[in-house]
Amino acid sequence: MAAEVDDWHTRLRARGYRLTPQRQLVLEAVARLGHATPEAIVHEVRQTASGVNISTVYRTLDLLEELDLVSHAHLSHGAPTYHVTGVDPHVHLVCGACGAILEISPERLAGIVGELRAELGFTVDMEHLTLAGRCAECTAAGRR
Amino acid sequence: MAAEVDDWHTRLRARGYRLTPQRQLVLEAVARLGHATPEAIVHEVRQTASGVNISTVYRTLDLLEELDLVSHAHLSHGAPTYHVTGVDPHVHLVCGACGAILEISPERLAGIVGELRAELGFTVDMEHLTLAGRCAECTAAGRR
DNA sequence: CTTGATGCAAATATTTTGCAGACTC
DNA sequence: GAGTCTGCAAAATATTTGCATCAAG
Repeated sequence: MAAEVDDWHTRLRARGYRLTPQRQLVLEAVARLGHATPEAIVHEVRQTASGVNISTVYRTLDLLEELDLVSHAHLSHGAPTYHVTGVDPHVHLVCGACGAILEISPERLAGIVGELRAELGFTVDMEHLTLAGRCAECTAAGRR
Repeated sequence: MAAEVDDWHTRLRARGYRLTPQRQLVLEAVARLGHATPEAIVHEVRQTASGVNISTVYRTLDLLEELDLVSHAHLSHGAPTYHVTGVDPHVHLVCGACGAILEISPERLAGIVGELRAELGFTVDMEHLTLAGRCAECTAAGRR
């Protein structure tokens, strides 16, 4: 863990960026929350540092994403949710009728993902992937 | 085609909804444009009927989606794009670096989609599906 | 004529930006 | 000290809603 921390501090500086309390807090909040919207993240961060502004959170999430430390996915129609890249990777199945969220292993998509890379050179971003649809219950109930 | 038209007019009325010029124009605009944002749709509709309001377009798209006449997908971070359901079905591959959009046949995902239905009862909405990632060129160039 | 639909304006929700002062290195 | 970051306020973007009026059936 210490090595990883050093690593991102180093990469940050290597690009001319600075290490600030806000950046550390945002990354920690994302790690702690698992999946969270910018709104939820700023709320979590404010538990520790009440003055942090939402615009700083947006700017920081962009930065952390650029450094590949966090990724985002669109689980609902509203705000995106951010998560730490590479930790417990999974693909989301979101039910558009009841909002239920299931998770599956990215490996289940390895076949098609590999084909697309081999044939088209296209690399699918698994961290970003969300499959919308209907869960078993809502399918059975005929919900739309 | 005539039969299809009758069909949606009938289904509309069966639910207590009314057939209005705006609703017909929006559906025609979506069909004509292929993929379009609400903004682009209202622009297209106004070529014929200049007074149509954007809020009517939003309300109409929701309605047409409820009737399964149109679907939407999120190709970029901004506004969603609407298309006519079932016409030339395809899945989008969107490059997050350069914005390129490729299309593949939904059948290429038939395997995993079938598994998810069989095992979890989850029905993937192929019309909504977008695979984000990096196109061949951007992957080669190491773009993020 | 009854009730749903539309246009308009205002309210929401989300994200971005300009800028002066604060802080990292 | 130089130059990056942050907080704040305002702007920009995307979507929704209340309501008076209009129009489909």
